[in-house]
Amino acid sequence: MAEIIKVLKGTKDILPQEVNMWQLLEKKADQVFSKYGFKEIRTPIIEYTELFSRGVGDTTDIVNKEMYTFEKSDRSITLRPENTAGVVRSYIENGMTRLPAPVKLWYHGPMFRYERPQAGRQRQFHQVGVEMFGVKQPTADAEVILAAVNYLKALGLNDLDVEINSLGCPKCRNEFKNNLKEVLKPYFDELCDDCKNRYEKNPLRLLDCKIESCKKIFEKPEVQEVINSDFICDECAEHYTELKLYLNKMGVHYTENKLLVRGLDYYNRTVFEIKSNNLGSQNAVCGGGRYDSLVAQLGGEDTPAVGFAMGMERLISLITPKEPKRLDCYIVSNFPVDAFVLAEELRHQGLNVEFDLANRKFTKQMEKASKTAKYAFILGEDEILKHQVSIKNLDNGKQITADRASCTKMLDL
RNA sequence: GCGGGUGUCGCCAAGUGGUUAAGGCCUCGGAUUGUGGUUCCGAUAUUCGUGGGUUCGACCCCCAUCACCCGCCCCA
Repeated sequence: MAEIIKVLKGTKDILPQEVNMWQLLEKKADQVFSKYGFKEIRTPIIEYTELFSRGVGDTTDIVNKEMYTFEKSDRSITLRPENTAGVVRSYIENGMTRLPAPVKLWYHGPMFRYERPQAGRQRQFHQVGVEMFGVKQPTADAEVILAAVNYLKALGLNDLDVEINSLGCPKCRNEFKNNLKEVLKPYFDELCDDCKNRYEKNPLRLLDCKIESCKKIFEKPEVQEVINSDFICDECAEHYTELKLYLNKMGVHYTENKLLVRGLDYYNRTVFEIKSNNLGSQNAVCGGGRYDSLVAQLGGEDTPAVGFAMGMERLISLITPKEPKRLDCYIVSNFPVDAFVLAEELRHQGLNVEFDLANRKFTKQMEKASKTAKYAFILGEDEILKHQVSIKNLDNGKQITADRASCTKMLDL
């Protein structure tokens, strides 16, 4: 036998028995996001590499070491590692800046990151998300968060933790970064290697280090003072306060997490995450925030925006699986031509129908029917002559004989 | 990139140095040649991820290699 070819590391087949879960996620997304006026958009899976290095930020790990990039006709092309940059590109390119604000878009689809796979993390994974353009007021942030929460509720996920924080604007955030670096400077040598790295690259990330020795340093009074200082400027603070007001009013339960920092460069002001404690260490199902400078950064008119993305695999692992659909009827007959004709008749009437293509024994066909269908349609010599069909309810064993023309009316489907 | 774990049939597994590698599920066939889902009988791994080595003898011990899983980093 020839050698078996296997799926790539970090990729997975979505098999027939789980496809209905994916369809559910997509259907609910359409239902819920439509209520908020979001329209679905589908952008290409490949984009120019520059879109991500400029959009997501080339200091991020995602762009730095996790992209699937290849050259074609002298252009560098990348499999999208996330979809905000792509949606923003499309927004600009298709002149959506001229559409009346807000422009609300949602999407779902595969993303690609070259990482070591583990629980809740694959190299090809799927995200569903929304992006809203053109509103700087915190109502937009609140509506986006509400859409996320209600989507999760629609999936039966009620008990997830919503965490929010404000990163401020670039100006006040930089001030905070500098203060933080300043106060930690004396302890630099005591930090773990990861933290030393973060100290330079992204000081905000320092704060959620899990190493005890680092935690101890962060607990020192002078460090705590900086962490807890309301570094954000008046405008940012007002935005944040208003957001919380809306969330309270809408009954969204959230916790404020000063240590919540998102990894992508483009976020400012509002950031949020929704977490579950049933997911192992990759516990975030949803991450998002405001990115007011991204549209301009990618060459569009200065446009405020806010959005989120959810990991669909992570969602699915939290949802209780649905029973697969049963066939409406299975035709049991030793007359394949007549069985085939009847099957087509019934299919045209909207039923899901199968019959035995291999013409096996009657009892085998019956067995197959009972395992896969609600009704067995029995088509023997008598029935064919009288233009009838015997219908057996496989749950209760009751059987009737009916005219072919009206037989489906006898069903209670 | 770093750390830990696991690989025996399509799936779940027992076996941890001694002739033919348990068992269960699924699949297929038969009992039952026009009435199932229950039951009963039968079939399906010359081979234990792969390649070497040790041994009279290896699924079992050693080395290497590959694959997958879990954790760190990072993220959804």
